[in-house]
Amino acid sequence: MARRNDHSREELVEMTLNCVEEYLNNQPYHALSLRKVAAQIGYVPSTLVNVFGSYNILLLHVVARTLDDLRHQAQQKLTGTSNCREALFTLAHLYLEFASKNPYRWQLVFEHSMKGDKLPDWQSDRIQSMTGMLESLLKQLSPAKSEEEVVEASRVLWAGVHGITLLAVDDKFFTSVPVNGAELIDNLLTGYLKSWTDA
Amino acid sequence: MARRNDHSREELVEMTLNCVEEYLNNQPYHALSLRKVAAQIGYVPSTLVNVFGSYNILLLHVVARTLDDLRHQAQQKLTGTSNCREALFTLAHLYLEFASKNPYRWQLVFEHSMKGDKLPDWQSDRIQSMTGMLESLLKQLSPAKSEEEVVEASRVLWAGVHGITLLAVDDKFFTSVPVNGAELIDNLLTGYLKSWTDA
DNA sequence: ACCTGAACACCGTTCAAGT
DNA sequence: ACCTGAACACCGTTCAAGT
Repeated sequence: MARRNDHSREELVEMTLNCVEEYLNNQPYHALSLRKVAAQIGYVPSTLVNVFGSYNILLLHVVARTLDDLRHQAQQKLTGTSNCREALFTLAHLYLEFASKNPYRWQLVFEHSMKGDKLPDWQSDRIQSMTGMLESLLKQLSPAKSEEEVVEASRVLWAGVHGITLLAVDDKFFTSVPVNGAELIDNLLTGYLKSWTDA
Repeated sequence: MARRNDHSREELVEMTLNCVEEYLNNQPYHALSLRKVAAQIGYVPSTLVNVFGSYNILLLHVVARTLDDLRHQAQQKLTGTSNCREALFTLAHLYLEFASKNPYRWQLVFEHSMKGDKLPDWQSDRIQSMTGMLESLLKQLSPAKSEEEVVEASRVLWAGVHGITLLAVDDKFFTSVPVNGAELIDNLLTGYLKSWTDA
């Protein structure tokens, strides 16, 4: 059993989060437990509670890193793109692709719940920065629209892409033939954006 | 402790499902457990395992009843509606309303997972019958479209409405101002259907 | 002061022992 | 034959006892 001086607090955090992320590459988070993580990194459960506050907060940090990862990929993909419409499609497809490649980390993001406790600011800020990206693209696409219209459209699109992603990744369409999520996304964006830019 | 002759198997099933549904009126399903349900109806956990097969299958029956409930409400609302477009709006709003009124039963429907086991036929049939309703309405709205186009559009719309519902009910938009889900649904349907009927 | 082993109050499932 | 009490192998959290 590792002792206090073996690793600094920062090292412990890093080891833990890496361990969970690695685990989530192969197993859903339902199958994970605080005790398993602790055992994996050679510590005792109470150590992790001591470091993170609770198992739930530990998971919230994993969620945060996942969102950082996605945002980072989004920013990389968008640099150099000047066509707004194209950027929206790219973004939506990245969303689906990211979720498909990391299904278990993704499920954690949206099934994790604060169970009544308030979401920490450092987490809501992360989400704001992502929806902001979407709003700014829509605004550029139709500069005449009001702020309110932009916000509403961005929510509709996000929810739509999110819904397609969720149902495709979790296979909740319950269809016999597998669903082509990318095609559905193109269909949604094409259809919705047509009336967005026309009006 | 109740004994075998106190209730028939059918009565046990009924008592159990009613008990869970009542519980889900006030508490999320994460807070529920097989042991609590058993205690509530005056039986021992192993009795319920014996009756249902497992806790997970017990929950699947609750999911089934929730879907039946929703379909029943949908059929009631749609009788007498001859306008397809209106029917689609009605259906979408019912979806949101149902989820808002029964958030915990709703969460159970979409967070419940078979964990690798195949979904029983009696469950996939239930879902087919609901998506079928949507497809038939879209078909009537644009009879010239191919079967494939109808299926695709119905999936896009379902995913969109589902996404809005999920994010609104779970409050996952993470906005300071509360989201008006009904408005977003109108926005989505209006925008998407415009290009669906125009083309 | 800081960390953690052991205890606590749970959980779903199993299956031998009872009727 | 059918049902279930008791046991099993877990779970997250607490906190007194140790360093």
